[in-house]
Amino acid sequence: MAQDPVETRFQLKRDRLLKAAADCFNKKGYSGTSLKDVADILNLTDAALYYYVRNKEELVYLCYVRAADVGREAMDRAIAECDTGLDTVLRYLRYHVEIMVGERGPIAIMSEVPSLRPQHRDEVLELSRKHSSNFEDILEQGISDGSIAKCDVRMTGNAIMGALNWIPKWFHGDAEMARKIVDEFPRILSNGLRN
Amino acid sequence: MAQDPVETRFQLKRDRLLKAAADCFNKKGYSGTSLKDVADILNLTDAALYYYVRNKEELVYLCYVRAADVGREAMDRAIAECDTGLDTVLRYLRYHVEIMVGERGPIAIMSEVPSLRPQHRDEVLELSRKHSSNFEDILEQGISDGSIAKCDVRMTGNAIMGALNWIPKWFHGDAEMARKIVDEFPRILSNGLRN
DNA sequence: GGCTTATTTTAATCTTCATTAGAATTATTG
DNA sequence: CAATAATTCTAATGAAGATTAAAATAAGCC
Repeated sequence: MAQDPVETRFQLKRDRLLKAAADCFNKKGYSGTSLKDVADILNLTDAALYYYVRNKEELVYLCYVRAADVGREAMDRAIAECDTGLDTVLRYLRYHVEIMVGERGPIAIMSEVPSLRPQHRDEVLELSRKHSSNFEDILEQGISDGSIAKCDVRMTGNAIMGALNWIPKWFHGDAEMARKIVDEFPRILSNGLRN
Repeated sequence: MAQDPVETRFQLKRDRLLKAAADCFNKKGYSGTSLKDVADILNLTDAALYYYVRNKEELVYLCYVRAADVGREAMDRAIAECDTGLDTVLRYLRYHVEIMVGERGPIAIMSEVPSLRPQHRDEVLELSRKHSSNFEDILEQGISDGSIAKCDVRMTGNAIMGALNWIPKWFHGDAEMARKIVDEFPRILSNGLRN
């Protein structure tokens, strides 16, 4: 039977590595996870990981780039499919949450950006800044088109992103809970608490 | 002039140590901050910190206990002063945010709970679990008294706590911004985005 | 001023992992 | 099957930084 070309097999394995690492970082904290912990999940020795990444710093960096990709992808899809600002926000949230709690997850919480090497740190920060900025643009658009109530888009963006970014802290792969998150998060943030 | 008793002077200095540590952890990440970094802020050597804490693990632990205290205090005050569930939630949020961005801050983000020693970890997790549970009770109460719309209190609690816990990630001591957070956060979470 | 306690420093030491080099194994391809 | 490339392992090495012990300084007290 035909095998995958070497190139993609490498990519696939590396992606599994990144997911294993993200899972460890989220569950055990950064300082609490050694390369051996990550390697154990993949049934490899710690040394074998160096075939896929240059060093631990790069492993973290790649986890964060992956996290940023996921966010961007969710946002792009939402923008392409929706008209009003509110709809876009809600669908973006839904997509982003779906990815985080689904097959593509877990996504690493960006807790250790400051300890990346300067070049990687700047790159990740730039991705993150751009994402926030895009999100604020959507909020602005919603205010313009009347779908979203007047608000400080900076603060609102920070609040919503915080709620989103915190999910991996308390969600650990329960399908029932995953459904609830996807259902409730957009609703809560759209309607607020008030009756 | 009369000096403070030794006991309290020690407490005060240790509290300054905890704040310095929290600041470092939030800004540089856990793995990115050495004891020397913390000591530098206090104009001490790293070794001197061992006069105040048994080791780095205990330093982190105490930061987290302090964070839990702050949350509990804000909640207790809110409960004592408010009638409806909604009012209690909003005032709690306000108090908690005020403390985080004010003199008592910064408060350490709980990113490294899993790497605490089992006893400390369990204790911190228990505090955190209890706080969440209390918050959910307030939400339930709000639903009962009609001030809060029906919702999944678990998810809603997680969402709001996430937004709150994430604040130290992006707020770094700007007074103008501090005011905005205190003003906007309760409003956003109370009314939602919808116009 | 001397005595005692509190605080901080200096100068090692010790540990934990990340990292590397090179050998061994497994897969792929002609 | 032979040859080459792709993966993984074993066994050191190394470095950062936490920790310790003992000495030095500073503060409070009789």
